[in-house]
Amino acid sequence: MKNGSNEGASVLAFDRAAELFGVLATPVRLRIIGALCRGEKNVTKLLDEIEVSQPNMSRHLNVLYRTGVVAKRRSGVQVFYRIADESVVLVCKAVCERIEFG
Amino acid sequence: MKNGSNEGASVLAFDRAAELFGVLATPVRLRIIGALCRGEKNVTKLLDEIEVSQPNMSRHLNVLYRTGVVAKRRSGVQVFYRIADESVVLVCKAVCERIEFG
DNA sequence: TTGTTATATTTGTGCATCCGAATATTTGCA
DNA sequence: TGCAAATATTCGGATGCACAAATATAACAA
Repeated sequence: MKNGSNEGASVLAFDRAAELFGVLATPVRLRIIGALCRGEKNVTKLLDEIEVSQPNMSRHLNVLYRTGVVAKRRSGVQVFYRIADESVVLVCKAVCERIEFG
Repeated sequence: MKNGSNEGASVLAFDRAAELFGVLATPVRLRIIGALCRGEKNVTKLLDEIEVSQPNMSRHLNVLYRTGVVAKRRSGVQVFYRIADESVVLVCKAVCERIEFG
């Protein structure tokens, strides 16, 4: 092949898209995104809603933060997370609904 | 937690969505999907467009086939693959475009 | 049957990732 | 300063995935 039929999406776009899909390829992270759709929450609250250990929650939140899916805000001892990229939420909703009614 | 705030998406939906996202988390598979958007193609044609070894191509195609993303049809010695789930294509396009203009 | 082209499968390996357990850091308060 | 709660990080092991290389299967033609 070697180029020629590269309409629309660049090579880099595929890499970055795959990276984002990889971030979404974990049930726990999808649950976190789902929980944050209903408003900003601190870690303890998320731990209360989602069954996962505290270190794991912290790790998953960090992955979502580094990839720009969520944002965070410190308030005293607590750290509040919120959705930072609504388009990712739309993609998640689309896929989850597709599966619900598939 | 233990249930209580499970609006909208069931636990299984998250698992299945994560599984689908995992299938899409590989640049090569995204390229295959992109190539098949422009019409049904046999393996040799795909190998001509996408830089990947033949055994790997076969393996990726099998993953896409098992998860229902693509369908296949045998014609003599050749096997033609095509998109079987358009909604997956929409998700890929949405994400790739989001990245292009992000 | 033999050969040839097209496609699939197996095997082994390196690498990334997910997790549990333990520990560290940060912040506020007494 | 010393303590407690909230959150983050490190470490080790286990599992899975993507790849290359080699081999196997399928379909057809001569």
